[in-house]
Amino acid sequence: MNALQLFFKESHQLSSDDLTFIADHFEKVSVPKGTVLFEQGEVVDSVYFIAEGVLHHYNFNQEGEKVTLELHDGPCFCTDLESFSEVKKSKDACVTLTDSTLYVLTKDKYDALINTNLKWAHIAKDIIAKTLIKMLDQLKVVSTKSIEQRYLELVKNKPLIIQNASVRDIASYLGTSRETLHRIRKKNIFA
Amino acid sequence: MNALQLFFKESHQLSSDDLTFIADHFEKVSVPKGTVLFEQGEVVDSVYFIAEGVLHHYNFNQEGEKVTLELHDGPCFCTDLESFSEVKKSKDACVTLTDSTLYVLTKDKYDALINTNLKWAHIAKDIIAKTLIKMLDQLKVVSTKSIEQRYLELVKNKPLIIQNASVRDIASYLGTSRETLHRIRKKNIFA
DNA sequence: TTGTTAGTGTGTCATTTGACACAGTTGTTG
DNA sequence: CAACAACTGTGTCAAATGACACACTAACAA
Repeated sequence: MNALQLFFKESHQLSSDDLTFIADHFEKVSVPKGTVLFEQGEVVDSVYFIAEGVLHHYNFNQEGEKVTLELHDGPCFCTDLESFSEVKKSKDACVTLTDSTLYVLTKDKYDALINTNLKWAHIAKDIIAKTLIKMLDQLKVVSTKSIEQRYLELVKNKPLIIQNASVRDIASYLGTSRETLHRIRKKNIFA
Repeated sequence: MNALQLFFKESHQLSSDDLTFIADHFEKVSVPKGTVLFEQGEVVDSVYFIAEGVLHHYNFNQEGEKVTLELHDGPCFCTDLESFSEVKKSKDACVTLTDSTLYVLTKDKYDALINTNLKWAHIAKDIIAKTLIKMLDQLKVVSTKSIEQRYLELVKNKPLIIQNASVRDIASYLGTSRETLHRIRKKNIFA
């Protein structure tokens, strides 16, 4: 069983036929560090399941500075939902920071899947709902915890992100400057 | 046609039979200022459509301070998705700050609705997806704009929130102290 | 009326932060 | 190798912020 099937099996009760059915819809690809999944101005026509790898999801603010929106660490799903589901040009870009293993689901196949029957429509809904719950929790974390607390949790829970993303990008992800993050790192160097 | 039906009609193509079908599932209630929709420790068993009214969605951090998660201004949906969809105790509370008109959908009726056919399952999915897109955008705004910019946009776009929420709660919503928000208000008093 | 509570306006002050500047390091390219 | 670009470490300094303190107001209960 591959990482994609394992993910589905753990979150939903699915038969082995169901798991085969899923595997038939996704295409497995291995890509090197630096691969662009999507870019600003493109319509994102796929959902990516990251089996393994660290990805940088970012855009540019009014001043033209790169702003990190998300640092993904598989296994998890990744796309620009607004671009994908409403067929709009994306405002963001997403690039691999490590060699990665991905499972790609195109919009055609996604539509076919969720129109097959109620079960798949509900699974899609549940995955989106779980993502929303995670984002709401993230918003809670951002508004209640300090930059330092969040950095230390990242070190603990997502070491691959710390190892593969630059200080600048991590600082941007945490909503601070690279100098301030440097001060935090220096202070916690023995921890 | 009521506010609920108008909301559904604008976001999805629905027949008048569909709109009647929806109205049969929701119950309209008018509640005074100070009404508790749900509280910490309760399982939230309904989705609320806010036709009119301002609501305060908050919880308490480790230090026991009230933290504002959201200030709702109808028309929009409101619930604790994690508590509602996974039947867990809520960590948050939600209270009306004005007299409000709500349409209530209980979990039983919600389940009946989304199991009726693919159409309703897709509509539920689309509403959740739109909420997710809105929250992702909110996270972008939080990480790219200053407190002052966000306050001024709130004044412009959501005057009812400014009029009905306390300075303390708005400051908490923006992620700052009431003193800092006061400085911003003083500076922009003529704008 | 008085007392009480919650919220707001405002000043002071220590701390934190961001902006800037610059040196050192690493990696890449010709 | 040399040149260059990108990133990181680090110091200085001005500005923004939070913490604290206290007066003032409004709402409400006794």
